[in-house]
Amino acid sequence: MQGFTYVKDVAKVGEGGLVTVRGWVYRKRVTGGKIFIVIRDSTGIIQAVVSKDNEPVFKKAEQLNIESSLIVTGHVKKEPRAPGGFEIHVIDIPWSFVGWQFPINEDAAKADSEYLLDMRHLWVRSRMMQAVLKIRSTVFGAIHEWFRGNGYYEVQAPMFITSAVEGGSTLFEVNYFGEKAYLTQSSQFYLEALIFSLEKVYTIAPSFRAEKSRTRRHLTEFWHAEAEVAWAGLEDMFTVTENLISHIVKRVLESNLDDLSLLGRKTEPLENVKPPFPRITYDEAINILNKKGFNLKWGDDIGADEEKALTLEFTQPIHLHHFPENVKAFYHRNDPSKPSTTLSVDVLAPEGYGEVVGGGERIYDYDELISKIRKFNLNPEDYQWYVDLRKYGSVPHAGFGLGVDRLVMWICGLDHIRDALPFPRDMRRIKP
RNA sequence: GCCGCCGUAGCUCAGCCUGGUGGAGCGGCGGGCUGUUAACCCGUAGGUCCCGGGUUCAAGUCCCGGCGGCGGCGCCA
Repeated sequence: MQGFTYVKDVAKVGEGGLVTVRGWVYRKRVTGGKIFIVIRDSTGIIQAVVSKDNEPVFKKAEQLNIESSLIVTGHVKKEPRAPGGFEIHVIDIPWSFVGWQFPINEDAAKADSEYLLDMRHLWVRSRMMQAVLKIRSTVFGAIHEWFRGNGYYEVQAPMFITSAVEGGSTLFEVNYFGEKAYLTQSSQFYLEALIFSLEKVYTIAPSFRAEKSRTRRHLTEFWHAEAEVAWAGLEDMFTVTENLISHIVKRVLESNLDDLSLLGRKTEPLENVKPPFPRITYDEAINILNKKGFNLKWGDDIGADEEKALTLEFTQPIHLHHFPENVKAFYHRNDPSKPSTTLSVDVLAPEGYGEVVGGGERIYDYDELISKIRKFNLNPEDYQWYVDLRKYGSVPHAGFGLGVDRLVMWICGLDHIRDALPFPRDMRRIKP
């Protein structure tokens, strides 16, 4: 479309310029002889002024309500009283669509209520959601950019699967033409198959988990950025994840300062994010936490409270590695020099946000994998093709999964993961 | 699976403890105002007080049961 100006560009047109802007009514204030309409588009907000002297247009403007759509033509005026310093003196409203009464008002918006989740199809228009969605877009773009810039191939794995990656109890069952199938919990196993073809692969896809989790960090459908690398080990995962995350944060700081500011997000914690990240072993973490008053025994998992306390000790994301065998899934390779631990790593986001990445070395030896599966009381037959990979030219390899929604949540400084994506799915919500 | 909380106008909530004519703000509608900033001022409409039962002269309020919803833990990304 030609001849239209985005709101953010109106100021650039400058005093006296003629512009036509398309958008929606964000605020409307009527003061007798003048109507002030704050117009919102995808780029920002600007005030338009309609004077009563312009009778037919004034009548049209009177009809508009919140979130009505409109096109206005007018002259740009420098005006210190207007938000943003510029406003549009309206000559004409060549098109408008008067909406029904918009069901979201300031009270509801302030309350951060369940109502806003019911109204999510409309609430995505809010400036807060706009800011988050723009940052999210930067994040996804930066992930692709980093992987492609570092020699990875993007691959796609199926969403319909028949065997579990994580625990079987968290699978969503689907009726697949009369056969039992499930929605995937992770693309990891397929990525492991693909490294024998492409060596370095990544994917960004949804993962589904039927966890009955009612927390601010869990979704039943989340966006998972996963990578798998042949000939790689734990050390490589440290550098890959810290470089990837640093790159994403850098891109957001370059592209989304206005959005971060609108969200009230302080940028200092993000500016600290540079490789290398501190590396803490599980054993060290237990010591640090017990000194802080926790009472953890070796072999205990590090829970939400512990994770939070640990991240508050650092200003950077941290690498937490060498978890005990029993707290990590069967496919993690045990450390030959300390077999009770695994060559595993989690990345914990700072400021109490906690785990955003889980990964490490995978078992590449056939017999080792079979015995580990049995040790976890699982049936090797359920993992037939995954085990099969270890028969034909197996190689040491490592990989990880990044919870993109969790990363966005932390970067945006949000209280709840469901605000990190437009249409969240959790245990109790599948609409809108 | 475990712990805690809530249900009153379109929205956000007060009223419940200590039973006695259902309220406020925002939003809607009508009117006023020629520089508003979540505009303001005046007026006005709007209710299955979640449902059922009980106690009582009288229940939004007290008791019992049910339904619906929310927050957190565990698990994980």
